[in-house]
Amino acid sequence: MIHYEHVILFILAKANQRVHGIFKGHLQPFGLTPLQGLILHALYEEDGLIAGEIGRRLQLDSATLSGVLERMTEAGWIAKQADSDDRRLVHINLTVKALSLRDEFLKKIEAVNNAVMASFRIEERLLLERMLKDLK
Amino acid sequence: MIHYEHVILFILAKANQRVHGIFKGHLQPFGLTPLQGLILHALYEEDGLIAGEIGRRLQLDSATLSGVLERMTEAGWIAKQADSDDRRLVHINLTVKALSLRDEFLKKIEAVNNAVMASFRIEERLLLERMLKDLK
DNA sequence: TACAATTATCTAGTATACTAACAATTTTGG
DNA sequence: CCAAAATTGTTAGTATACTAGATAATTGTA
Repeated sequence: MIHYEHVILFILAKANQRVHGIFKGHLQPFGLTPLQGLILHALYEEDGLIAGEIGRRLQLDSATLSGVLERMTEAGWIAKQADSDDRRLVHINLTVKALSLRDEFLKKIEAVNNAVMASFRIEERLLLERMLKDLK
Repeated sequence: MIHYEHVILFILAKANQRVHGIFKGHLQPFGLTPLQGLILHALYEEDGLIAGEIGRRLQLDSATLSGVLERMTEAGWIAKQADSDDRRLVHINLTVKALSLRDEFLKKIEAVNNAVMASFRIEERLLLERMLKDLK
């Protein structure tokens, strides 16, 4: 019979736990949680996204997103603005605070990512990425 | 600058989300959550473990473990028993219900694991396991 | 136009996971 | 021997993540 240490559920959950914890530690000085960091990252790539579009790109449940966006608004990273044509839509805009920390944030993310992936060469990193996407 | 799609935090979290969801679906008929399944799995390998030892083996926080063990007790999978020598210790014993479902459970876990890993050969599975353990 | 179907977002409730603080017990060191 | 330290486990509070369902706005159709 298979041992729990070799069940992908376990292996993956623990790897995720570790990596999440590492990013958590490095994002704490910004006052950001890892998920908030990812949302910020997506908005740095394209400001003013609709809430639902952020959810699609980051594969986030709408229920999860609501709470995170609310906390990021309170923390002064983003501001919500209703769309003038379709008032169901909520645009998420970066604040001046967020824009001023853009370079520092992106540099930090890249550094942490490199640290976590330090033991792998470029080809191995791509292989890992491909394998993780093939899990389903 | 790095894109969020290539940040290991994102890739790993989404792979974990998918695999967690798959196991969740297949364990639902048992009335088990994925984490409860892992704890049960560990107890099938060694019954009567101390709560703290389960936490060490599964790398679980004691706070997380307390709640899960309480729910598993309520659901009739386990029973707690204080150690007679050291009353701080709590032994976790499997119930008759748990023992009677052992084979069915383990067979299901192995099948789901194989399904999730279906696109990989044995060497690739070992490689993925090694890479995930090297993330730190 | 009226009304049903669709879409976008949010709320409520449950389950991990963490930090911090606490209670109970046992061990240790003077 | 006994006070301080260490260990085990629990509780409280916060942040994802899911399901289910509610709400509000828009679109499609008869």
